[in-house]
Amino acid sequence: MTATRMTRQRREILDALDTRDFRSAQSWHEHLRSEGSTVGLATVYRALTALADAGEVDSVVSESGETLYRRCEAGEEHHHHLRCRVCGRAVEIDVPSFESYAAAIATEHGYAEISHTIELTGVCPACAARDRG
Amino acid sequence: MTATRMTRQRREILDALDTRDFRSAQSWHEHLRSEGSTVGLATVYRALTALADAGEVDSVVSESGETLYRRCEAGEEHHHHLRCRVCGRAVEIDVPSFESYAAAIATEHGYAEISHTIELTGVCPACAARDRG
DNA sequence: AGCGTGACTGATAATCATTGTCAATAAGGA
DNA sequence: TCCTTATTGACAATGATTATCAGTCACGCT
Repeated sequence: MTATRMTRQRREILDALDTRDFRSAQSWHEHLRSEGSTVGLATVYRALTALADAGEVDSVVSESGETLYRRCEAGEEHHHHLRCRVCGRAVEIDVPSFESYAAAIATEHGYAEISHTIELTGVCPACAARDRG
Repeated sequence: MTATRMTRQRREILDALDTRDFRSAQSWHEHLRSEGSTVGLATVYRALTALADAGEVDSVVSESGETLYRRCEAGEEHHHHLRCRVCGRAVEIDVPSFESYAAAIATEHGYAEISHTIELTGVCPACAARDRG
């Protein structure tokens, strides 16, 4: 009968996540601190992994092995991103017919419990301009 | 004028890599040791990252953030995998028309220097059978 | 074949992200 | 308000990867 409690920290984290950028747990933590919050790093990690498990945030593993988080659109079941390698800004993209394609390939090879990852990364217009600046 | 030198260690690593499985650097190191090699862990890491940079091995980042390596087919430019989450066994798959699709999406959003990742993971027939056994 | 130089190696320390620990705190139902 | 216990936060611990650095050896040159 133990529900999850809505604490000040969780509220803060949920609020902070209300953006369009992918950031690491550490980065979200810094961000929260800079806004005056006093949340601990471990708490941020715990909250983010819990939210990711619950499907409330998207998480991707970057090329360097860090896990990046971002709040995702409510109700969306499964989707993919075009993410900026520099600032983390991401847009959701549509990959038509990939689900069925993946399922077909999987059965063809006898693999079960299939899941897939599609990530496009690049440099967004703003960061490209900053580079040249 | 400093070319890369072909040392005993590198030969051993190249030889060991001649399989179809994705394994972490640590796992390859263990494997080499169990075969009687005396290579150091750091050397395995260095060789694998160098080979990955040179495009001679495939590398993917697993869900847990580990980097996994596997020798890739000579001459293949870019490809994707259906990989077993349990044993690492992988088959190369073909994702028709994805390259051009990725490029289109990228320009549509103004992103530059696009790269993409597509990974299918599942449980291979052998591991599924072992689970049930 | 013998030399010399600098790339390579391996043991180990250092780093970085993430998770575990545990006493103190505070949600939220009674 | 009171009690139970989920949650927190400071810090230690872990696990993967990278940096250090003195010793080694590949290999072009003579």
